[in-house]
Amino acid sequence: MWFDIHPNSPVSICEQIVAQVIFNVASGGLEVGSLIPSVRELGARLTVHPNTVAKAYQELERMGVLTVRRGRGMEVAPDALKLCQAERRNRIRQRIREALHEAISSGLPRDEVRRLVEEELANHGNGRRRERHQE
Amino acid sequence: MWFDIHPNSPVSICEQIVAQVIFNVASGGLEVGSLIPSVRELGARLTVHPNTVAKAYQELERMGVLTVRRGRGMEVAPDALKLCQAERRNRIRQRIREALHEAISSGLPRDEVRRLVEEELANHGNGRRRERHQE
Amino acid sequence: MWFDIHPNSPVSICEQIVAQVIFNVASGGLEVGSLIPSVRELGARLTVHPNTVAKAYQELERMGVLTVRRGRGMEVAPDALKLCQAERRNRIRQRIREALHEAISSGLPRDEVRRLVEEELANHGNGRRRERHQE
Amino acid sequence: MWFDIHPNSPVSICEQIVAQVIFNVASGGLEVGSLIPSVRELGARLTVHPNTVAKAYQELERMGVLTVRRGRGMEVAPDALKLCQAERRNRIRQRIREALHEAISSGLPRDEVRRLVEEELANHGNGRRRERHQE
DNA sequence: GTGGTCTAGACCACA
DNA sequence: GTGGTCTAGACCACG
Repeated sequence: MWFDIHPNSPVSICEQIVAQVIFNVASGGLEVGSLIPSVRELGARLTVHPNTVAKAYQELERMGVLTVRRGRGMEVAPDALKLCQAERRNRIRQRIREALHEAISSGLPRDEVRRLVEEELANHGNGRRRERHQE
Repeated sequence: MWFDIHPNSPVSICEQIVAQVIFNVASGGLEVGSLIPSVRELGARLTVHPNTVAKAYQELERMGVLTVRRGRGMEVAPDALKLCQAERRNRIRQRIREALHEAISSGLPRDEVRRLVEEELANHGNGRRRERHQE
Repeated sequence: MWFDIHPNSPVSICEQIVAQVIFNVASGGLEVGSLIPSVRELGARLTVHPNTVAKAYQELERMGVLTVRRGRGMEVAPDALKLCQAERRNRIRQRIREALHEAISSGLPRDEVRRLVEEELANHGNGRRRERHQE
Repeated sequence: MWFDIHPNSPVSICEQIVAQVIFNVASGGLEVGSLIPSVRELGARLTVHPNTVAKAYQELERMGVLTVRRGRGMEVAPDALKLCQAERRNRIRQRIREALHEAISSGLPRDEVRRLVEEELANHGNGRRRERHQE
């Protein structure tokens, strides 16, 4: 399980936690049925307020990704893998769609947009960053 | 000059106005030296409070995109074209970079990411009309 | 008669005109009894809205610096010289007082303040700028 | 931490707050890393609307003087001390420069200007308590 | 008419 | 509790 939190990002810490849990489940870093860290533990690890973690967990429970195991904590729900893979795909697609839409509607020439995309795609391909999970 | 405001977007109305003025200047829809709509007029057109427009205009003035013509209004600054084209490029690149970074670091296989990009790039090129960001 | 207007100064154009007329009278650049330029003429010369000039003239009339000569325009009032010399002195003193007060109350060490004052006084002394009027 | 707000000054309340925070940081009255009063608290203390304080804080954040601690408040940024000392110096110098420039270009004899400066400098040094800017 | 500022009060997300 | 944003409406100086 792996987290990368940016406290000053425009996207809230809560949302970042939600997304990263989904991504971790989708990529197998968090297995179905496994207990996830407690609110306090994760809060301490990320130096984030426990309430914020709790809120993220609630959201994930609402989505069906997590389920409460009374007295033990929360675990990844039985059908979370499928769910998270779909959700991950949707989120990524949505983000890409928005970025490209903004790019095109900004008036930037279409081939310029494609060039930027290729550049960034190349940057992310050549070891600029090593990911921890592979599907 | 063309505006497309999404009141329920996570990005604030004020920031949307800022971005769209920049894009309009960059693409020539707003010419250097021309007066831009008054805060009241644009507010009415976008059904947004004039104060919100004023805040956006002030940010644009700080950036050097607009200059005040006391008692007359605000106009596009002399060197705004260059400025806005650079700014537009940076913003678009940043958005694309973030989307791709998130995509890759989510664990989604690299070729899957590329496939999504190609799909969306194609959609935005041919026929398919504008997407709503989110509403 | 000599004017130096800064359109983007925080102090309004109107106030700048008022001050500069006072300074011109005080230093003899504008003689008692002489007609001053018309609102339209000065407005054109300074590329300033005639209304702005008119407002400044009204203020000066209220102060007793200018008097209306019906059908001919406005002229420098009989006792304007004394008035303007006193007013100039007060304004300058006030400005200096405010600047020094701000400097001291900002917590900047007193000798540091004096050093800054000496520096600027020296700069203004050594031909950095040639003034047009001498009393 | 010490504030002195003049509601009827020509310089806006917001700008006064900005300047005084800078001065407080520069003189050590506000320490790096410490939380500053919340917008509501400072607003109440200065009998100013919280929005006005918030606007000042945002400007300070843009300058790099303050940083947001999400959900907790705002604190003095790590490198704010250096920043504010430089900024204070620049502001004071600028004010002094402007006052002296106006004095000289008003046609007031140079030694008269110096006399006024010496007078005020003496006043601010010995005994005489704080002047009201203008009210 | 223009922008600039302020007050007032509301709602939101975050901790 | 914190700041961020928005609406609403007021007043001001300027042109």
